[in-house]
Amino acid sequence: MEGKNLNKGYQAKEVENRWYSYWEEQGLFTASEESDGKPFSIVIPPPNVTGVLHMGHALNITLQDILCRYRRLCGDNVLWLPGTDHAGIATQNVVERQLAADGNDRHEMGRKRFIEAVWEWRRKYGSAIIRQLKSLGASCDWTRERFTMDQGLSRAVRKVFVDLYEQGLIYRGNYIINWCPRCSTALAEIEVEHEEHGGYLYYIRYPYVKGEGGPVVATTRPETMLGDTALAVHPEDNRYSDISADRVILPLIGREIPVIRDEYVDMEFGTGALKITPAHDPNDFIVGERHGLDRIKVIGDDGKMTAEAGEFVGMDRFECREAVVEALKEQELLIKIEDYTHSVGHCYRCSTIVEPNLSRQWFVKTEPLAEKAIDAVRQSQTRIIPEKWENDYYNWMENIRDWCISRQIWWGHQIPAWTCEDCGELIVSMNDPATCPACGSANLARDPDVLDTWFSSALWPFSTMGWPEKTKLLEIFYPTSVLVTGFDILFFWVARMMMMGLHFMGEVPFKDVYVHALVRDEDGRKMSKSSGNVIDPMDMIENYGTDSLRFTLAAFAAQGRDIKLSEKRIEGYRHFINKLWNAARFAFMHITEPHPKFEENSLGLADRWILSRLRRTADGARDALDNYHFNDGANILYRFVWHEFCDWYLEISKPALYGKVDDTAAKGARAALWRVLHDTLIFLHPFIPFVTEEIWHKLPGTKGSIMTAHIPGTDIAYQEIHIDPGAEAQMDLIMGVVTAVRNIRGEMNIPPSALLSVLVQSDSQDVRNTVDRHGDVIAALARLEELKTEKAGEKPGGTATAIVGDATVSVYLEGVIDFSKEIERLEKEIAKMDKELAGLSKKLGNPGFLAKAPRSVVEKVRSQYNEGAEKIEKLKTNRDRIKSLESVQS
RNA sequence: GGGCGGGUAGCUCAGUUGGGAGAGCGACGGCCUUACAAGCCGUAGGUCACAGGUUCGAGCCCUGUUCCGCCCA
Repeated sequence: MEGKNLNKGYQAKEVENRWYSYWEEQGLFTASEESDGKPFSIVIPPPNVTGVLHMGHALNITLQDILCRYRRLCGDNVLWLPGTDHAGIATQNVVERQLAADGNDRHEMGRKRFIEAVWEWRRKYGSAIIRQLKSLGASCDWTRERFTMDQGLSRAVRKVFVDLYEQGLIYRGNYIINWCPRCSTALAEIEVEHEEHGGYLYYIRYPYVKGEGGPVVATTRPETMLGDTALAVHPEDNRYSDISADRVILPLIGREIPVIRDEYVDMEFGTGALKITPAHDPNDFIVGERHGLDRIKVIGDDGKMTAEAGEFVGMDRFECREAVVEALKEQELLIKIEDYTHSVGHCYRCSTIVEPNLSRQWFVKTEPLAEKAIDAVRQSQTRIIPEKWENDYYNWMENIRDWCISRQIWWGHQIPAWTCEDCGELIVSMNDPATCPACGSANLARDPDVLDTWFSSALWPFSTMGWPEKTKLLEIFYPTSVLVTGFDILFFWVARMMMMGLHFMGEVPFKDVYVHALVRDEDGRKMSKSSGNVIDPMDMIENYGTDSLRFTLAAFAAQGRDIKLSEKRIEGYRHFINKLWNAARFAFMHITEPHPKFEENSLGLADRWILSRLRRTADGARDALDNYHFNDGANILYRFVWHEFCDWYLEISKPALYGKVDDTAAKGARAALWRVLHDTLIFLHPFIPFVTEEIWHKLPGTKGSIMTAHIPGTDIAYQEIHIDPGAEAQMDLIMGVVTAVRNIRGEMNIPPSALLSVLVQSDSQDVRNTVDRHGDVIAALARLEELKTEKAGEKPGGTATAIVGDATVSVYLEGVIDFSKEIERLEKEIAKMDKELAGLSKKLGNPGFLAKAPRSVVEKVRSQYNEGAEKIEKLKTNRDRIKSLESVQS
């Protein structure tokens, strides 16, 4: 008996170390290009190559792994395609910092050597996160691992760029973009995080060129005034309708600028007059374009003031703000300063305040792409789950702005564009051009910029499968079945994959998008290094085991709600793993032959009951997993294993298993035990792969990995297991009697060691038969020395009583009964029933209810009332009897 | 300012077309009963945020109020 070798407590670490490499060696994660199984595919949201695994990844990976393992057990041909992205800005920052520590600077090294250094860094550290994914148990197809900077993917990126350019969907131009002075690169709109800042609103007077005074404008960023090229008021603002002069003098600079009238101006805000800085504000840029205004750039890409800023040249932008305010004060042009809270943009990579800046960049014209992406969701070619995210998706897509894709860094896909230094021709090409097609010059300069990392990530679902080649992989697995991701990258990534997938593949990239929650700390705060509240998944794996962590995450992964995680919860679910382990340990003491055959007539009541419950659990678990209700699936299984299988079934079947009944009973119990454990392991495997694999290998009659098993419901054996309402009803009675006795024992302070005598009275022959036939079970569980049944009639004295269905359960407490305690107990029960009955009787006394409610509901309430009334009658009779006994005794 | 989500037991949360308020953890009481003390048995605890409305009937649908969180501008 192998079971004897199982440790008393489950040792997660020791077990987990063994199985992952076994699975990999057996090739169980590898998708097949020949299989006729139903394809099921997921592409992993590629973690940042500089990243370390955090709880968000752990959740994301766990959910994907649950789906993939579940689908494999269903017989599907599963491809879970893993990889990492090159994280342009983040990686460059990391490597630059490291070089700086050694006293090196990328500008001194030059581009080529720097890129080599990044590759070197990736070789050294880039696989850290992959190792962590593996320790989570992720069943990815590592033979197909991809990296966004790989040759194949780079080719896809280049082709997409060239195609979009030729189709007029990529253009280059001078616009206001968000500039991060620290990363010294442009950012897309979405890469800017807005935060409320306490600042000031400065009121500045712009004197008229002719005459006294001048309009006052309010601004939060006085330093940008140096680049003002107009002052704007609303055309209908009569405060300014009588302005005779149409020109004002820009203070500090002395430039004459026009007063323009534009409906963009908000009359309610400040003084109703607005300074216009086309080179440093996106809205001003548009106004400026409308009025043909100059664009004067006063803040440089390094965050310092340019020569256009006059005396302020070379100053840092924030220093300059102070200096401008001082200078205005001196000239008495600063009217007042008010406290003002406004939102300020920060770089999502380094948190530096971004600068809206005029700059020449490459853009994707998103509108035509977005239209198709919107339609695809509207027509349910892609479902977003939970559905509420669809609104956010539409909202973002409908208000999408052109996507700035060029970045002024070195690490990434360099833009395949060249400018002829002789004739100025712009060349965009799949192959590096040698000469200018316009003038034949060989004097070509390649655009130094690289593409936004998200540009390559947007192609991930098809570039990873070999596009632009027509591969078998694409044919089988595209569109992917589902994308599992957090909502934080819904726009960054999901929306863009939708656009690119539809445009280049003509098909959506995924049929479902499952958007999961954010993992927060136990107080609901975002986990962050700075607040010191991160729970490191690797620590949790070390301390509690991977299965515990996974099960915890799954059990809390309710749709649409964030997960508040604490170490205590993980510790709690470790108990479940241990419980399962010990149940298996027990089972192995009794299961000695492989796959005991079912013989319907050898099955006892408890066997039929647990199989019936198994069937319900199986149906529930399948339904939950089919619909991304991970928490339901986990909880259904948890409850079944612990509270039905362990708490009741194992206890009930002990006499049979220990051979205290007869051979038939033992045989039936062994068959049921084997089947329940076998099926439960399969259902639990997607959630807790390690412990289930370990137990599986010890379970007689199994071959190979549990990963190759078939989930019950897809094979014939499942038909053996059916819902048995009769068995469930009988077990309800038996469990009711046991619970009633235990309750009395507890409330009356009778030690568990004391054996009791019980009388069950009922007018129902069925009830008496059931109790008689399973008296040994009841006696064992309730610790009885005697159990009798009889027709309802005179109640014996000196007993404590409880009502179970239509039966009265009397526990003999001759001599030891505490009358007042028993009366108190019954009164409590009566009060509880009274409350319940009151509600029911109110319903039945309502003519509207009787007339309008469905008949089935009325019938249900009526029978509930009758049962309740009967029960309360019995309780009262018993109470009165005890009362009279009490008075006799005293 | 616009949009979305949430407020259910001490804590964390389920509650899927409106029909007798649930779980886990914690608390309390009792148990070393031969798989498991990482365990077993039992008990207590809720005006379902507040105010209206629809309905025979509302935790669930509608309106308003309030508090918290998120996204967008």
